[in-house]
Amino acid sequence: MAKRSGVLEFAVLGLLQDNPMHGYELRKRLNGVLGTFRAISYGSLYPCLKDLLVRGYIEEEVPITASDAAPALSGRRAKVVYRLTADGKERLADLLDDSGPQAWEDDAFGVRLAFFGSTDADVRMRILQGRRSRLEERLASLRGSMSRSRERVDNYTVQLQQHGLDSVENEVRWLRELIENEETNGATGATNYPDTGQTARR
Amino acid sequence: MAKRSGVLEFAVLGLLQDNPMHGYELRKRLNGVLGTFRAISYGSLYPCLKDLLVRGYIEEEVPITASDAAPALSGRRAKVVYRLTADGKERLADLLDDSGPQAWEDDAFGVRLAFFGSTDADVRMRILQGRRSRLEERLASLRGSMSRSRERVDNYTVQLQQHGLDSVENEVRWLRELIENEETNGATGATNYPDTGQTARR
DNA sequence: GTTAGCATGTAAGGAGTTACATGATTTT
DNA sequence: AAAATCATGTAACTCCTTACATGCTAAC
Repeated sequence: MAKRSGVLEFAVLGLLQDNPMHGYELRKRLNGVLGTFRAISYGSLYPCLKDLLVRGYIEEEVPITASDAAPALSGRRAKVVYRLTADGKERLADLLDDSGPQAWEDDAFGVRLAFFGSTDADVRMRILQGRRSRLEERLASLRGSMSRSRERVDNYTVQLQQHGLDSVENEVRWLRELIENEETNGATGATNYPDTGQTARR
Repeated sequence: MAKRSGVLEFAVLGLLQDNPMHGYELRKRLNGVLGTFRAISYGSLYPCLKDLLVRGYIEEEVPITASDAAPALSGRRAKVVYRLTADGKERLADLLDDSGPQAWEDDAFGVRLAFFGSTDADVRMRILQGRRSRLEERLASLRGSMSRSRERVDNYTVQLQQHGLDSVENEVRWLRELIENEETNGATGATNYPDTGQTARR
């Protein structure tokens, strides 16, 4: 029973922290968090939940919640609500604190950002800056290979490369704004959550 | 011995059409073709080559090419140059003619574009248009989910969604230019290869 | 009363990666 | 003669998807 992946685990723990859910709903929310077009299938989600269960990070909440009488006596199944355990909260906290290089890779970065609301301000900054320099490198290598291959490639390839370059430049601009924003009203955390005054700081 | 994937097979055939190569060099070129940051590993490349070999699409060219004397007599190995067979050329032609839905999915589209130079004008147009409407749908669903979730989400999530939206809008603009370009000087095919009149517009 | 959507799961397989194992050739 | 880089390959494993199997519950 293997490592069950960083990103999915992270996203599941993060979503379950906000509110307990069953798998079906979790899956829908996951799409929002993992970039809207990376729909996770039940074939990955349920095994992941099982794994988190045996590792003790989540627990099943058997819902005998006031209403919902007549539990069918024998062999009840289905509608399992999952909830973080204390260990799970700790685990998530550890993950949220991690600002290492994996945090700014393509795969992970989006998910990390989605949970910035519960991430410390200094960790946020390190991740944003790491991401920016990652993209800066990419830009350099992209420009390099473009000027190196000039005159040797198909016009369509040039277009493709140019569009790739533009996209990365775009993300860098976006990041710069985010970073600037953090610097300006950084310590307050007042940017998160419209109504309540949720200060990050865990 | 399974299907060995669309995209990689396509890219390999496409590159080998231009000029025969051995695996090592193929791999380097692949990175250029598959988006510069999706480096393929030998662990996928060599099995793919083996598969194409048994399917008869490529053949090994044992290089006893004039120079390179003293073949070490027994058990020579290494430096295998691969080359398309007649079947392989046919296969590639079929793949290049395919303008079906898979051609405008995220994964395949980039590679398709990289080989537009050897793709028929009408197929090119269908793919570009298919891609555009694919993105147009995405845009609609993205806008929908954004207005639906207003006020319920983290400010960082809003930023993320906004950036996602911007990126897709950007790609749509880029596509529109490409399509316009095809319409203008479409039939000629003279658009490929730089030194001739680059109509890029950007 | 039947369709649609909610809900949970498993088995098989696809598409790749990492780490290893090996050796030839070129550069310093 | 050591280091770099060219070159080929395999085994094990990761992470995910598809397709299937199952059944509940609400709406029409």
